[in-house]
Amino acid sequence: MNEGLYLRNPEDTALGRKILKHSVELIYKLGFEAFNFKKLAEDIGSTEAGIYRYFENKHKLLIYITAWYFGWIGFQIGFQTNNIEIPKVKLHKIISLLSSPIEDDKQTSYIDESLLHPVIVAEGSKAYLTKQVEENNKLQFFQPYKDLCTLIGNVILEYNPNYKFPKSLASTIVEIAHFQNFFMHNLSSLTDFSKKDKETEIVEFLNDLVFSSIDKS
Amino acid sequence: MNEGLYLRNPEDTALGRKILKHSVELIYKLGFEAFNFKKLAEDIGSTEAGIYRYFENKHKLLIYITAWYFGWIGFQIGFQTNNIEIPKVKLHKIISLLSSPIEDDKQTSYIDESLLHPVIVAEGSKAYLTKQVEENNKLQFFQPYKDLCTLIGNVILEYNPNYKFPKSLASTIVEIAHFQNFFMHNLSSLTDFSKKDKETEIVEFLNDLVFSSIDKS
DNA sequence: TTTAAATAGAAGTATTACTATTATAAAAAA
DNA sequence: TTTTTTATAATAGTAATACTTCTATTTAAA
Repeated sequence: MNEGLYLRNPEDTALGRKILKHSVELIYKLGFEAFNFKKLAEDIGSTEAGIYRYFENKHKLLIYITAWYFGWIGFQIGFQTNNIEIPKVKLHKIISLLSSPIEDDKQTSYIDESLLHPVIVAEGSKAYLTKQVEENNKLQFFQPYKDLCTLIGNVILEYNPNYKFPKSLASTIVEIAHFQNFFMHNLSSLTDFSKKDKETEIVEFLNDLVFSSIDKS
Repeated sequence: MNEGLYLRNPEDTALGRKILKHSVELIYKLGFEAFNFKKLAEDIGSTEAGIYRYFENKHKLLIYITAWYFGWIGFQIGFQTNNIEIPKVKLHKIISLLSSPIEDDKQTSYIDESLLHPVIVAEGSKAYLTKQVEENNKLQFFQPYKDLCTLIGNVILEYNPNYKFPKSLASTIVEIAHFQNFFMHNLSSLTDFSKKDKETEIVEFLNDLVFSSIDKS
């Protein structure tokens, strides 16, 4: 994790890991706007000042969580496509991992990925939709997101070296996987999917969209 | 405009129109997080309390501005595709209108559309990415966005009645037009476009993406 | 066992979000 | 033209949020 994101590494201490765990839970519960360090401290059984020793402010914490998510998803993709040779199958796997609510990874006891996914879906874009993007980008706060898109872009080029927009298609896959999920749950008239269809429908839509364009070119 | 969005109709009075004009300018300049009613009041030469007579809070104002944008874009699309019969040409026009920075519409003296577009690109999603989406949706605050997507979805079905995901593709077009614009200006490694290419490249990408999938099905 | 580091507890400041009150100016009605 | 209504500006104030500082206490490392 990028050191500029925190004041003291939260993964190093029990309190730090509690901050990560409970912030995901509390953002999930309250939404990012209503979430604050006072409520987080109460939830943890610690103090506001204690949390400020780890994170400068709640926005840095959101960027941290987002970066953590993309790092973790990147790892999952690397792991689960490790022995896959065929780019088409790889892309299918990637789309599926980005679209589906994720089961809790027992390896990371301090973050519940099944809550992290909806949190990223609803709040993730707020990490970079700010006036400080450029500055934060220079500090490489969005590196895990960018690395993931580079990886996806490379798989796209493996599949079809002539496709003209690999980077844009990569970021489109990530954003649309998340946005269609949000729409499905909250603004259903903006999608063709119902909640009970679950995320398999989003996967179908994205596969259709992606392979139509990269098959053609 | 939906009456639930304001306390007093801002289009009716000089102060109200000033609020709209200056809020777009100030959100453009400061970003939505740093924007507040105190700064807006100073900018206008009025008072905080004066603005609260029009809008309950800054989030309602953001929803108002977003709804205004989608209403206006919907009108522009209706107007500019009015005499176009061929769905393909219509879709091209829609994609182009959503992707490109818009020239100031002289008809609406109180809002500068050339500033409104970047404001919506950077802040628009925050209007619905909240815990109150469902509630706000019930009050039909997002109707203009939904109407626009319905319109686009219908053009897609006109073009190809067999295409399976018209609604999702419609919202994808809108979101991606905006997000690729944001990435191009702020996180350029997530796109294949450079700032100097301008938005014609986004149009090319979206046309390729959209027509590949709806041609195929 | 000593020392250093981390935490809880408490208090305090600056800013933000929002409300209430009153005086005045402008517009509409009489 | 005068009266009445309505909108606005000016001022003040409250509650919550964001963030800081200090100290006593606990925990962990040397």
